[in-house]
Amino acid sequence: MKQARKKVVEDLDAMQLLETVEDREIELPQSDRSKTPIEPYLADQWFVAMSELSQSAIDAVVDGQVSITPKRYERGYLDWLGEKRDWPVSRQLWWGHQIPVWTKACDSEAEVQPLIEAIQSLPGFDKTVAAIQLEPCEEPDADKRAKLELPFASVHVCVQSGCEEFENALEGMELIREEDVLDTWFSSALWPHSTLGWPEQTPELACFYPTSTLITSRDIISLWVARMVLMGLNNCGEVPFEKVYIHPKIQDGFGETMSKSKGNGIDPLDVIAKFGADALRFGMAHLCTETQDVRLPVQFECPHCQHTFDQTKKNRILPKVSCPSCKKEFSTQWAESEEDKSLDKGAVISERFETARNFVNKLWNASRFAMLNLEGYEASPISEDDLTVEDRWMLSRLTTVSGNVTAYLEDFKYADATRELYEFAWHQFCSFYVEMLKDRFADEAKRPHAQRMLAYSLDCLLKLLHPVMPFITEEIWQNLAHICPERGWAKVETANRCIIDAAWPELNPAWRDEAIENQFALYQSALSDLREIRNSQNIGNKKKVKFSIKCAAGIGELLQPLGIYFSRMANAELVELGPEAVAPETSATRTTAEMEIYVDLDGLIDIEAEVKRLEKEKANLEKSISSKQRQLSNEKFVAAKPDLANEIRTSLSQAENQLGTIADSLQKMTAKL
RNA sequence: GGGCGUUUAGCUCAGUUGGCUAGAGCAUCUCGUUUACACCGAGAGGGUCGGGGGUUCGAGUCCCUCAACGCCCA
Repeated sequence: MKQARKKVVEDLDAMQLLETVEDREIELPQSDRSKTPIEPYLADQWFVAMSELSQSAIDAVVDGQVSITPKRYERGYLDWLGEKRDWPVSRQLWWGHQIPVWTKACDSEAEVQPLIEAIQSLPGFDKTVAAIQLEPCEEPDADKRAKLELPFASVHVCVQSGCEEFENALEGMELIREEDVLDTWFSSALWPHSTLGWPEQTPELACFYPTSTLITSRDIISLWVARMVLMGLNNCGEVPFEKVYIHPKIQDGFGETMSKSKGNGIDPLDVIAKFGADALRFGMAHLCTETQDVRLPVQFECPHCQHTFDQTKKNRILPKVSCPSCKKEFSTQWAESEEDKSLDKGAVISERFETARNFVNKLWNASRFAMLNLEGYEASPISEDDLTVEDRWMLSRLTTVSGNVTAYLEDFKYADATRELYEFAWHQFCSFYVEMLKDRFADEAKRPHAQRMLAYSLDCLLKLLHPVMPFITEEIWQNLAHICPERGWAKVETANRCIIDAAWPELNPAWRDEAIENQFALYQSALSDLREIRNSQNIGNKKKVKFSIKCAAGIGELLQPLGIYFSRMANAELVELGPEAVAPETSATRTTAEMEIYVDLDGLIDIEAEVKRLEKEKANLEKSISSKQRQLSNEKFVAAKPDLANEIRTSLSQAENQLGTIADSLQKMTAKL
């Protein structure tokens, strides 16, 4: 081709048609494998007529037989099919389905009809076995045809697969099979039914066709999804799947699509080796939002010292890289020379899977703790009256979370499902419920009840997590079965041997209790204030503190049953609770909408720190108050949204009360400076 | 050129029908190893929500416009 180019220029020059030769930058596509320019080549091609086929696939989506999620991708699908362009299916490759067309050229009109008749009279000929097409030559002038060695016409016979005798007979008549193979997407379009044995009517085809959901990438919606739909309708009379979910595409840290040729890809096996298969799966699900692109910055991991460092556009194409930390060299996927290949290979990983790995580890440890404390477990139902506040809270949370997660998974909202589970498992189940159970385990009388509730809630959590982290949940589940094969609180049931067989949790909506969740939130906010005081006053955890909560009588009653847990969670003793509570002489003060918290700091207090903290809190409250006042002074707002205005009015008066308390404390503190 | 999408904390991302002081993970800083977990616990700091304009009592959210980036199609 290079020589041909020169020759063309020479010929043009010889014919005095060449004006000038100059360098130009052009876009020249190159073959990924051979790294040589891709040259256009004119050749006869087979096309599939698309008018009816396209329409059938359009109708399938418009009628709702096939739904596409997210919905915005429907438009591209419909627009593309709407053009109804015929489909060029010939490919000049060695691999693929060879096009089942046999051809013979006829030099004159007289040869055509006898040939067709001879084919039709072959044994076994039938319209379901073969279709004949006559292709007249485009050149009408016989002399020119002769000069160009073109035939008068060609007779093509397309043969049904499996008719070998007929094929042999055609070849006996000097018909020659087309050497080209079908477009890879033509073959791929057959996948939903051909893998199940089609065209045979197999039991597998009857059972699994059509399937429920196809999950794929947006760049092959027209190439593959549309083709599967129309091919399925044509070959089987039914759509191949009811739902299509288009997932986001992962790009590298520079916003570029990952690809082999760029060298910015990531090998899932490397991720699994470093973080585990569950971390990979959970991490991927966590990335799977409604957007269409997700960035995943990647790092090299030095095989010598395990140091990780960012992959750059420069180093990602090198056959060997030297570690910036230990200075030793390691090989990459590009290593070709024996010398490079003999170096240890550096893995390409992403730190973004660390969160998931840590979470898997957290679940493992929490489960280990649970199993250590389930020794002597005996299954038995628990009366609803015996449930504690924290039990009811956990049941309410489990009900809410399992409902949400179920809905998320059904809507393909994998990121929402994993986020909810992460937050619940880590910051509610582990940080609160399990912590509170520790006190109950220490009390022989409360222990059996606590064990039953723990076994039940862990059971439920594992099932919810199983789709996004299948391996560890299965491992924990089967270990748990040795200790507590029967689980449940309202009703005791024998657990399935494997979690993969276990039924998806369906909790009674009646266990959802907003009042209990609000009650628990009061405890949590008091607790976080206590901890904040500890930190800002620089009081070590080992030092026990006493504190009081001043609040309305009703709030006090709600907090009372949880009061004992301040000791375990913040090493703090609640000495007074209710409207009568008063601030000790030397104390740190925090306020929430519902309560005032006073931590007795006699001999411990850092006045400057407390003043600083109170001033900051005062400023925040003032900002909040003025914003609320601004809203309430807006007559149009109050008229338009009276309910919302009332809410703001309530929170304004709470904020004003808080401000009063803070201002008093600040005055006292400042006096001591 | 047409279409789809993105732009929110140092990084990667959430943010429902417009409404209380815009959230999370990682990173940073402080403190902490009381036996589930340092791949941990407690806390803190950090954001003129890409620029400009508009609608509205009120805009990260709705509309227009400009810019940058990504992908598909031509």
